[in-house]
Amino acid sequence: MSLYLTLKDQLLKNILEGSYGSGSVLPTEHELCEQYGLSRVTVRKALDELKKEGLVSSVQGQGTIVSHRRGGFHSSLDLIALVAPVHSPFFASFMEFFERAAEENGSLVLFKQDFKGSALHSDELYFRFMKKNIRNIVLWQQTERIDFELFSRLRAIGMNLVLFDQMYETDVADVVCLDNHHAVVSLFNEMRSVYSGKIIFIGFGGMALPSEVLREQAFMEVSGTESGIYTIPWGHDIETETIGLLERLRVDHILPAGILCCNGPIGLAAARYLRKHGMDHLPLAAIDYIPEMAEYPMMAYRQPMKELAEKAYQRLAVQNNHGEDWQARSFQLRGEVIHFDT
Amino acid sequence: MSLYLTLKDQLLKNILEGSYGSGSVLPTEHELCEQYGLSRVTVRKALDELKKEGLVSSVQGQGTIVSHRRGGFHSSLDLIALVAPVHSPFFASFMEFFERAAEENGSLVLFKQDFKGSALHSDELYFRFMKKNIRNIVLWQQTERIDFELFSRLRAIGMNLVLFDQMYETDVADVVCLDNHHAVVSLFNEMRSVYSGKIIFIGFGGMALPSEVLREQAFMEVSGTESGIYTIPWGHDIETETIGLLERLRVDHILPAGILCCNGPIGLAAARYLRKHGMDHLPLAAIDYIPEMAEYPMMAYRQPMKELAEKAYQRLAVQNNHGEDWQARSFQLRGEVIHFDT
DNA sequence: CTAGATTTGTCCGTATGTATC
DNA sequence: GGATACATACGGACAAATCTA
Repeated sequence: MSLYLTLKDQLLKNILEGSYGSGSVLPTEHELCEQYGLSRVTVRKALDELKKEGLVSSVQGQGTIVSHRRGGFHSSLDLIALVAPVHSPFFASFMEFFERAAEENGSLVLFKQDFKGSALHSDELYFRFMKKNIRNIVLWQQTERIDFELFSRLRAIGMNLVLFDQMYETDVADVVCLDNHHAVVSLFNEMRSVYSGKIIFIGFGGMALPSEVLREQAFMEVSGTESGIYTIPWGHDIETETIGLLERLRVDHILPAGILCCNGPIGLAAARYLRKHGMDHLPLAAIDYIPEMAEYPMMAYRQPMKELAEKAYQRLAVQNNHGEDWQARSFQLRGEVIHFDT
Repeated sequence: MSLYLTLKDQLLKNILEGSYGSGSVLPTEHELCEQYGLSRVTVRKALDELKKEGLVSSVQGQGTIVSHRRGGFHSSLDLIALVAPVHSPFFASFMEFFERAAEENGSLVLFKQDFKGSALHSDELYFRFMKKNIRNIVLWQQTERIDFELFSRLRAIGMNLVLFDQMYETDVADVVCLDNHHAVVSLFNEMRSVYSGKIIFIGFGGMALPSEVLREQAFMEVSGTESGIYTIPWGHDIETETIGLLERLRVDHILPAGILCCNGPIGLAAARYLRKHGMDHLPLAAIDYIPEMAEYPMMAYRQPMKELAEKAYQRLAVQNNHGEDWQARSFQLRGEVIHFDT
């Protein structure tokens, strides 16, 4: 590879890592010459490339600074990268709707597998996206920690971002997610209307999932107590952990109780457990709809996957088309309660 | 978009569709001017771009022709597109190993969802890949029909291709797949060594899957008869269809028999059926390993997913590095028989 | 072999819109 | 606001290579 391309890559890397500090002023051309042992022509050629791609801009007598866009980047929606844990059971549905929306508008969707949020903590992935001029990203991340500093830098140099299933609002990206509060409250009230006993919540421990936090909060709010929240560890086998938890609850006489599960697999595991132990009559509800649930007397909160996917695509289009006028927004979409009465 | 870029896209589209006939000679610059109502400068600029990217070449006094490489294309392995049915149960394992191999060598892997092979029949997808300069493709396709003409054109203009799980040999792509013959013969012989009765094969009807054809052939060969092959329709619910088939076989007194299943889900469905009807003692085997199989007395043929994935990546690297010297090869890798004795 | 037609390669000048100085 | 540079686009002219009659 030519010297100026190597330097260009290096500068891009530095920009993404935030090495150029708060003012975002690059070293002068002269300094770069000395640092990398290159002639001024080569340095200028590298900077020219970055300017062409809109990553930096330079003012005579002042220096070269990293771009600091706040709005959307007017590029093409040809290609969208969807960063997600591909094997999450609900990815299939989201993916299908998202891809359909994208293809109807002539966009190609490529997926980047993200094992448990690891992709989010590395600049490396975004460095590669920028190198390949992939500037439209939808992120479905399953960790609570997000490097907003990095996202801010990405936005500044011209990357369009949409976060899916994310609890924080931010001004660097649109956020599209389920109305978790509505989901929990709806299910709780439906259960309460047919059952006057204790209702407990089963979620994931360690607050690994952003939506989990919101669901727990909503449950505390609607139930008026913190005592009914139980968790299984995140990342382990859900079936095993749920059964283990329910067994302990039964021994401790916390069961019988109504059970509100924070997601589908937990709900299904609970349904099987209840049937096996003759506790079918207890009200059971879960966020997320899984076809197999129809075999059990339970409730599910179906996420509006189609609407979520279409909204995510639409916001990416807005960022592309409205450029500087774009302003980050957050969207909570509501699903619906489904009753399975067998 | 500028006129010359529009023309460039149009020409690329025509090239991929094979519109320029056998000789692959593009219209003259003058003809293109008339056809599209553009000046010669604009036409030449579009052609220049295509030349730069290696898609066409022109000789003074002769004309412009579409490139006709036969070897690999020396590009960068930065980005690899893996076209596959993402939700195939075995994709997860292949994907994981492939991505690991790729990341160890600094390549980024992006997935393109391919619903039942539809992506293969459209030039559109490859057109987009070329537009984005994505020139390394691994294809895991689940249909028997492949447009080798298209692949040949893709190879000619500089796309590197590896086919996974494919039965045909071709000189335009490397092929990496399971040694299907070895799989069927190994399982058959293991069953025969403990069971002297009739052994039947359950596969998919309609020959939808390339590997399916090979597995049926191998079974006919090793069993010495065509009569023991039964099929369920491809694309329907495997569990339901398998149970339906076995029920018919039981009524027709074809069961009891040893059962060799062409894939894992069929094997699991059969295992459940046999247990339910007290036929646990019948020998049962399946190609593909699924953890849940451990709960039943059966055999599985574990595909060498790691080796398959690494080989696929390695061949892509060969196509990149060896350029014109590369020659297409086909690789059949062997797995191993696993016994579950409960 | 030559002459002429064809086709690409390389100039020239002109004009416009945009971004930068 | 004027000057400059650059990318895009058009028209024309001629040179150089190639093919064909």
